[in-house]
Amino acid sequence: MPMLATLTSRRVFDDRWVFERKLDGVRVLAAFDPDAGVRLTSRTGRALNGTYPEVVAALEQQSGLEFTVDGEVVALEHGRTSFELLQQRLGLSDPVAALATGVAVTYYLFDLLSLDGRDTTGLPLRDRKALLREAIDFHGPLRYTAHRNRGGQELLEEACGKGWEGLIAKRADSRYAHGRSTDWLKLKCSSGQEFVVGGFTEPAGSRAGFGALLVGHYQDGRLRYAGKVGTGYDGRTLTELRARLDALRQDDSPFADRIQERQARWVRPELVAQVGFSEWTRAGRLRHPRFLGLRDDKDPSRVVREEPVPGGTP
DNA sequence: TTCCGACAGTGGGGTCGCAAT
DNA sequence: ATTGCGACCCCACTATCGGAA
Repeated sequence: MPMLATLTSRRVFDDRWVFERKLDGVRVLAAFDPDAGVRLTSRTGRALNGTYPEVVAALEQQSGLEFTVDGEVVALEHGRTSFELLQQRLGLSDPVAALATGVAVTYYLFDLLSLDGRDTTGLPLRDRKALLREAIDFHGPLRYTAHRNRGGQELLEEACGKGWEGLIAKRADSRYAHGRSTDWLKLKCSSGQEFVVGGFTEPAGSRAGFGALLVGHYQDGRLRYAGKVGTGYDGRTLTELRARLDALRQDDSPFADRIQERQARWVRPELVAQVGFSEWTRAGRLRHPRFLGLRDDKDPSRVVREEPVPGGTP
């Protein structure tokens, strides 16, 4: 289990923290043993050698010393990490099929867990990074993850302006801990806008009120579907909003797009919700959507897709 | 007493693989 | 051939509970 960062809204840091680019890919631990060779594993412990054969090959060409490293496998597109592009390789376990996708991957290394048979997880982060930089010959798909020693609000704004996903702040003197830790903090760039509520889904299990809102925006006079928003509500909001939705029920979908959703309930498109999300997908859906509140001050017919400033806001 | 961390439970987009239709 | 579903990846968020502060 790798060390995991905790999401935070904190933006003020002193010089005991270092900052790395937040990479939008998949977490991969890599172990090399002169006898057993390279072993790539996912966050949940699954074997990934067949998925990223070029990474295995590059790690096999190292000095011959035992090592365990931690990093993120990403697919780069115009200098930005693209999770959607990487997804074409995620489920593949056959190395031939993986390479045949044509999706090139890069393995950004940012930590060292062992070297030459010695456990390095008890060393401070700066020391581990220094050892990592010397131990690995960074070539081909292998890259060292740069970090900066100062940061906070300004650095995050800079990162978001470049279209990055955000930053990871790490305690410079912390040791490597397996699992979730507050010594590593996730600072995300995010965006949000208003959407028209055109329907909802029924709740499941112990859920009250409804499952998710079906939301959209207008384009050329038609209501285009943008996806479901199923989190961000407290119990009271779920029940109160359900009552308002029931009062707006209608038989037909208000959306211009066909929606693959059995059991969808439709409403007159009169409610406007503020929704936070990380980005638009290629299919025009919201990634990582969450409900932020209703906007009673907004005319639903004026809700359109906003093409925001590059990178959004921190 | 209050706060924090960990966990369970609900919800999202997207892809692959396989079974059912 | 198409559809549905679960398993993985990436996640956000709320509610709850027990222990730390």
